[in-house]
Amino acid sequence: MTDAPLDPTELGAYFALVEVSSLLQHSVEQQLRTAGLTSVQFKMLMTLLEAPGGQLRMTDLADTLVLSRSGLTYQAGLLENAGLITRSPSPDDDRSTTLALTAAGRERIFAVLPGHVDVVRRLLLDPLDRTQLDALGALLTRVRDHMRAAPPRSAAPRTRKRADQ
Amino acid sequence: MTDAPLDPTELGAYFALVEVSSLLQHSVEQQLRTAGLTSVQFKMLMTLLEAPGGQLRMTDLADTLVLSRSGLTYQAGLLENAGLITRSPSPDDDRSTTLALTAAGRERIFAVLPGHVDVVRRLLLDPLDRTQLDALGALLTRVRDHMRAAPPRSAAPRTRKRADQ
DNA sequence: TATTGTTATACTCTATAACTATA
DNA sequence: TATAGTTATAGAGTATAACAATA
Repeated sequence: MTDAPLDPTELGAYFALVEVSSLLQHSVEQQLRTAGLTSVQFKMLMTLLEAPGGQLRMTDLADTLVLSRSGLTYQAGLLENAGLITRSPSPDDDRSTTLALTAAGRERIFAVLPGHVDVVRRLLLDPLDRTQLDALGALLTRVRDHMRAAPPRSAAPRTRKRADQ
Repeated sequence: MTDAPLDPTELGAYFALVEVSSLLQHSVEQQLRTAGLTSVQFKMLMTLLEAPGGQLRMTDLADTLVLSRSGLTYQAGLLENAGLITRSPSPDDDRSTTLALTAAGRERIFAVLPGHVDVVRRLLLDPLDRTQLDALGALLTRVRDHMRAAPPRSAAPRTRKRADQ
């Protein structure tokens, strides 16, 4: 509702965020390619690794990764063909598909992780001391929680029922 | 060189950064589309707007946006066809192409900016008070400067002269 | 010989809409 | 009727390599 333009402090924080994340993303992408993974695929594997039981439903993963369902289906197909994950019907809800890491998937992650961590450390972590790192983490976590408070992507209606677009 | 895995603090900051930037990117992209711009195109226009004289060389813009030269050529072509920028040979170096904002380009930016600012404010700025915003900006600027200290993308050799790799 | 930019090409990825099946 | 996922489709975007021109 506020219509005022951003002041220099706001602009600075915003632009720095955009620049930092795109530089980091680019370097990370380059490193992951040596292991035959894109960053989206890496995120999928990592998210599964962290999930309880190493399993996750399609929709939940799509929301976490900010990806469309069909986009996730495509990527899941690639990872399944590569033998890194499995897709199986969920036990409790027959509409759902549950993704699970395979042993090969786990191995792949652990194979990439050192190089990945190296890039993240070199670009993002090295220039900050412990206190600054704590602060950055706290601030970004606060922002993320705020962003996540909005309804996720999958909650959007898929069939239009209103005339007002 | 450090081979240790990331500790929870490091992981937290890293993951929060990735998540925040992809959520923000997604919302921004959606808003910009209402004005017929992608985020890359918006960044190009904004960078030109901020540049001294509203002009910039291709290579400099490619480095700033972390984009390949050919990718930038493609996007510059789109913006030129849309009448938002002009491309002309640089006065001092005949190899270079200088991009410049047109009046229509400036108008387009100012037309999108309020909605854009609104998204940024709502997602990124609102959950932070002044002190926190200052801190976030300072931290990210520090990281960015560190990242930018490395040689830019365009400095990479384009013809391989060594047998190694 | 190095640098700037363009082009040709091929490919990856993503989203929209339609469709099926289950709750 | 709403939700979960897949598929078909089509388009947009990116990079690599080869090329032309200038420094």
